[in-house]
Amino acid sequence: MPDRKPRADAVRNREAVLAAADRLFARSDSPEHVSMADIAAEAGVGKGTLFRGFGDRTGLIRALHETRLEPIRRAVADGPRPLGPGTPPAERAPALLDALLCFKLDHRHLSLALEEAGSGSPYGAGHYDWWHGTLRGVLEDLPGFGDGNFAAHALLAAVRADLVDHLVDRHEASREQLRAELAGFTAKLLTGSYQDLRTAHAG
Amino acid sequence: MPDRKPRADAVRNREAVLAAADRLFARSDSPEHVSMADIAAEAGVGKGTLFRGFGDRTGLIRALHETRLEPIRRAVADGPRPLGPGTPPAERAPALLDALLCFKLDHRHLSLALEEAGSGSPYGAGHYDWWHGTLRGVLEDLPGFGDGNFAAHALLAAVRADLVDHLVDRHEASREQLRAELAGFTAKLLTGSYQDLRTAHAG
DNA sequence: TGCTTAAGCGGACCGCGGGTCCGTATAGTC
DNA sequence: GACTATACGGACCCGCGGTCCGCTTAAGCA
Repeated sequence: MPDRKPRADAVRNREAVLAAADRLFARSDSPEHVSMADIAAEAGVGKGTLFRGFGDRTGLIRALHETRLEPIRRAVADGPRPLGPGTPPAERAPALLDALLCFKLDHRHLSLALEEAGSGSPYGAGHYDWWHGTLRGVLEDLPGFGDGNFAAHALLAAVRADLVDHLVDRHEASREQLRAELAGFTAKLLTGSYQDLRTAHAG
Repeated sequence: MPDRKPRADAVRNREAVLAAADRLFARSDSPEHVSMADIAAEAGVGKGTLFRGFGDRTGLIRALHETRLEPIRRAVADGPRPLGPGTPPAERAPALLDALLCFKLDHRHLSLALEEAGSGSPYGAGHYDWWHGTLRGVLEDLPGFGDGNFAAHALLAAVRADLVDHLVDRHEASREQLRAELAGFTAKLLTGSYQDLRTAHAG
């Protein structure tokens, strides 16, 4: 056990910083207008505290994202239907995408911040590989679907934060419309190659 | 005619700057490592010239992108099969996506630069609306496909520069593999809802 | 409760990059 | 050759991410 337990004020400050960042991102029109100095000021701490606690801007955003995403991650990893592992794949794939879309809708600015933080792209932000691996596995459990690698990438791309943000901001779609359209798109894709097999498989 | 013709040296410098930027982006590992000062130096002009001629960094990248994309745009607007308007939609939609993918493969760093320049996202970069409108129209010409708005967004998201870059850089896919996978994905999507109608329509 | 000490704090400071400004140079015109 | 609008270019400014180090304080001990 190389890590000793941290001091109480450090823990308090860490929470304060995460809360402050969440508030500022939610309030701002664009995450790039939220500077590290802003977050420090909002949290009532010095800039040094931010960088000591999180390494750099990306680290802070990742940490914040992680805490918010955790519930969904657990629900997918060992939760009940329709997200959990016991769900038949034809039902689980759309459910995963819907959950992810809802998350991005509920945390638009945070997701936006995360995707533009990871050195210019969301790939390699850690959670991406997890989502991709999970979705890919589910797709490939669909009999007759074949290789799900690219399809998983493409489906995840369809719910990227900036696209979602664009559609919502331009009033091209409301929350429910978006969910319906994503579901429709997914269905169109999945009913292509294994349609007959699916009805026998899904409950 | 409010615009008077520009001075000869201005035209020369404009070309020099575009050429220099193209070279530097192609050479660099990441477009964000190419500074405006770098481009000015490579072109043999002062920084002021860059900003006078293109407004800001985004303007420069957009201008460069525009010139490179022009041939494809023309081919789609009034070229021969399979990109041109005379093509049946079931053939044209995959062709459009393939052309766009190839463009992003051939101009990876430029496309990457463009997508991260447009205030954090490719939406509103001008060309996006054109691609989306075109693709959407083609999809909706497919009998029985229904609303193509979201599907067009999703398909375009599947060929976003950073995703393409990610897949190529990680050696997850070669150029031809990627093209094949995109074609497969598109086919899977299109053969979902209008399969029987298509065979009667396509040549 | 007072002492010790190391973990933690915070804001002055740095380097870099986008964008501006203005004195200077020159293409175009008569 | 003279005159002017146009363009040039690099010194300069500013804001931001990230660092550094002298000061503060929580935690353990007697």
